[in-house]
Amino acid sequence: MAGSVTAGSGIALGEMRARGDGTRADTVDKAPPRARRQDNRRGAVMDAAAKLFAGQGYRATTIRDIAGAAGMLPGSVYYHFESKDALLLAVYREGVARIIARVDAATADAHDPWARLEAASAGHLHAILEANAYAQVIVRVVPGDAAGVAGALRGARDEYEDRFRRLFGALELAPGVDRGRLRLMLLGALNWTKIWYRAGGGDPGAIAKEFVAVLRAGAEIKQ
Amino acid sequence: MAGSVTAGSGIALGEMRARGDGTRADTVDKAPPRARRQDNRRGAVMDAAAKLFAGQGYRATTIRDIAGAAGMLPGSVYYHFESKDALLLAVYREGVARIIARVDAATADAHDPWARLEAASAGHLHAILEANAYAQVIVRVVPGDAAGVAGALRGARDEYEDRFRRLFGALELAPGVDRGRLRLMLLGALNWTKIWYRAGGGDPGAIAKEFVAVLRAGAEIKQ
DNA sequence: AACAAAAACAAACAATTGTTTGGCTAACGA
DNA sequence: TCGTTAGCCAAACAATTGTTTGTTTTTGTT
Repeated sequence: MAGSVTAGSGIALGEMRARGDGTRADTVDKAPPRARRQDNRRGAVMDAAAKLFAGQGYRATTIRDIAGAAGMLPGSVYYHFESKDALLLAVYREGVARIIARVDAATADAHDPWARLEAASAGHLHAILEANAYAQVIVRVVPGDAAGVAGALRGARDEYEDRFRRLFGALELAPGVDRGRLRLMLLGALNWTKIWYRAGGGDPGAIAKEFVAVLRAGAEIKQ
Repeated sequence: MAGSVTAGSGIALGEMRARGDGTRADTVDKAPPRARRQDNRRGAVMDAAAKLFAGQGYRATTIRDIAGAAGMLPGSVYYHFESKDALLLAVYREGVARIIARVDAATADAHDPWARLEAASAGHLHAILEANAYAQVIVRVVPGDAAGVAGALRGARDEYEDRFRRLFGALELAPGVDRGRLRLMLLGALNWTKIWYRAGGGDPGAIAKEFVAVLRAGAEIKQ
């Protein structure tokens, strides 16, 4: 499930330079856009990059590291991606897509707002701690690390955080409790786990449950 | 107060190579250790490094950046520090020393455990958000960024976190609440503010107060 | 079988990196 | 006033960085 990216997933910034895209409407009767080859290793490059970015950070990871892990030469990476920044953006967006999918799936069969938040938090933690190198990139790489695509990275992250904005919007909170602050408090606590969490040291789901429980007991409206 | 480091403060790893330190006990009657000159700019190097490390991260900051900001040439930095890693360690330790001083001062005149925690949190946030570039390095730089001194960095950070360990030890919590988890939850929420906080967007002290209030309402023992 | 596109190789490029070396200069103790 | 040396400059070093270029191999289509 956490396997390689499917060959055509997502529209990356540095899309296929060989494609040229000179397909004009008036040049009829030309060869139809050739189907992609099956052994396209774009996914392998992204997988390797995701693992390395998540593990050592963006700047500490070199194109040679990535190429080596993907089993190709440094220059070959540039057939698939326009630049290192563009590769990061593609990985980052894939990470956002994956964690969104996971959180959406987790919240699907819960209706109580607090239960939904708990499920989402558990899914979030599981993704960034264990399951998914792509998701880990989101919390490891700070947008400022890649000046060229910083804005795009922030945009992608915001798209994800909107999920939590909506979840918090459904909560019934005691008067005087700031919804936005509460959200940032939880997300901060969750994301910081990557600093101290060590594999095998307690279930991510249990940690998320504990955090949400404290939040709920502290901010829910009493009746 | 947030000014430059005093010339002799702290024992850095890359201490004065020119010093030689060949002062053996049996070589009596030798010249006494010469006093430092007044125009030593070691502090200026650390100040510049702290600002840059805090702003762009460790790996994105070059020795040339630091030297330029300190008004000297790249090679001159190596008169004061053995390596870039050693410079980071010195800055990091200074950051720990400063934030410890601030938190200790903040908690000095409070006796109620929850009030002490609130004061400490406010001091912590103020340090990492506004006051002190050195303190910001602690939350910006992850120990793994500098492989050579990673252990030392973790040690320094642990020394600081002990302060909070002690503060949480004094709290009276509802049964079933994990003290350690609660600490990590608060520190995570506090440290993550550096991601979303923008200067002028609310008082750090108020944010800390809110976080602790939620924590207290959620985890304090009911009586 | 023949052709063209896709995907990779092989080898370099220029720029930047952390670091070293030797020499100059001004401050300080004598 | 004189010698020492702390503090910095000037200039380079070797290694690594992201990236480019031309060529070769592989693959799918006709």
